[in-house]
Amino acid sequence: MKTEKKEKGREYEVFSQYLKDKELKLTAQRELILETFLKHHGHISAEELFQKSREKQAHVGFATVYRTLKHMTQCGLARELDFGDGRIQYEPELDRQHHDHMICTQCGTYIEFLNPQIEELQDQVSKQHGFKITSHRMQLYGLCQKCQKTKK
Amino acid sequence: MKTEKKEKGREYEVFSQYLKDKELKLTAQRELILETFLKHHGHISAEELFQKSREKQAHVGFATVYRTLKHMTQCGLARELDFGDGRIQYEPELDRQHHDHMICTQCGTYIEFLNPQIEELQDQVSKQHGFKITSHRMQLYGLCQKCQKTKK
DNA sequence: GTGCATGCAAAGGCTTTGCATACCA
DNA sequence: TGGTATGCAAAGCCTTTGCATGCAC
Repeated sequence: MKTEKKEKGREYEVFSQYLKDKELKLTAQRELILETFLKHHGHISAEELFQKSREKQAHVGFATVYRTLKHMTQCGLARELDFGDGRIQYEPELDRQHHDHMICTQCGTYIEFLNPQIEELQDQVSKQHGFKITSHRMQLYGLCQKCQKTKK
Repeated sequence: MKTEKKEKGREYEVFSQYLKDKELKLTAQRELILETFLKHHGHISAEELFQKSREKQAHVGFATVYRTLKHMTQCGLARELDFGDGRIQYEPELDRQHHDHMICTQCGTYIEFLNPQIEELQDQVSKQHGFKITSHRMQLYGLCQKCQKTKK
C-alpha cells in the first residue's frame, strides 16, 4: 500500500524531511506553495507564485512565499535564477539536470540548454586558476528565431 | 600640438562625441564622474562611484551618478555586471577585451578570464537553436585559493 | 503547552523620477 | 536665451523584518 507521502511525490518527501531535520513545521501554507511551485513547471517569480497560491487559498501572505522559497532553495528543490531584470526567478531543481539559458531580449522567451563541452571547459579554466567551483551561471542574450524576423 | 581632448584620452572623446550626437551637454559633473570611473580600474557600484566622486567635488548627486552611468553604458564606455548580490556593478569596457568572471563566494575577490573555446561553443549552441546572440554573461562561483585553505 | 509560522504592515536596499533651479551651448 | 542637467527628496520595486496571533508537534 502506498503511503500518502509517496503519492505526493519525491519533492514532498525531500521537503518534509528537510523541515524535520531543521525542526521546522510542515504547514498548510508551505505545502500549498510547494505544490503550486511544482505544478507551474518553469521559471516563476515570487510575485507570480504568490498570485497563483492565493488563487487557491485566500490567506497566504507575501512574506510566507518568500520565506518558503528560501527553504525550498536550501533543500535543493528550487534554484534561483537572475536574468538581470531586477527580480529573482525560481525554477524547480530536484532531479533536473543542470542547464543554462538563452534569453530573448525582445519577447522574453528562453531556451534551456546544456553543453557538456562548455561545462568541461569551465572546470578546466577554474582549475588553471586554483579556483574551486561550486556553481555557475551562464546566460546568452539575443533574439530568438521569431523575433529575428519580426524586428529589424 | 596635442589637443585637450587627446590628453584626456579616447574615452573622453567617445563620451563627448556621444553627447554631441544626442544633443546632450558635457557638464562638469559628467566629466568628473567619467574620470573617477576610469581612474578606479575595476568593478565599481553606483554607490561607490558616488562616494569617490563626492570626495573630489562636494556637490554631486546620487541621481546624476546613476544617470551618467546609464549614458556611459549606452556609449560603450561601461558595462553592467550582475554578481547576484542585489546591486549592479559597472566596469570600464572600451577597448577592453570581453571576459567572464570567477567570483569567490567567501571573500568576494574575482578573477577575470577569457576562454576562446567556450566563446566558440556558445556561438555554436546558439546557432543550433536559431538564436542570434548579442551578449552573454557567465559567472563561476566558488572558492579562491586562499579561501580554500582558510575555511574547510 | 511551547515555540515556530503566519499575515500584515512597515522598513530596507537600490534605483528612478519629479520639480524648481542652474548652467551649457 | 532655451532647453537640458542638476540636486534634493520623494517615490518605486522587490525583498526582508517586526510583532501579535495562530497553529503544528
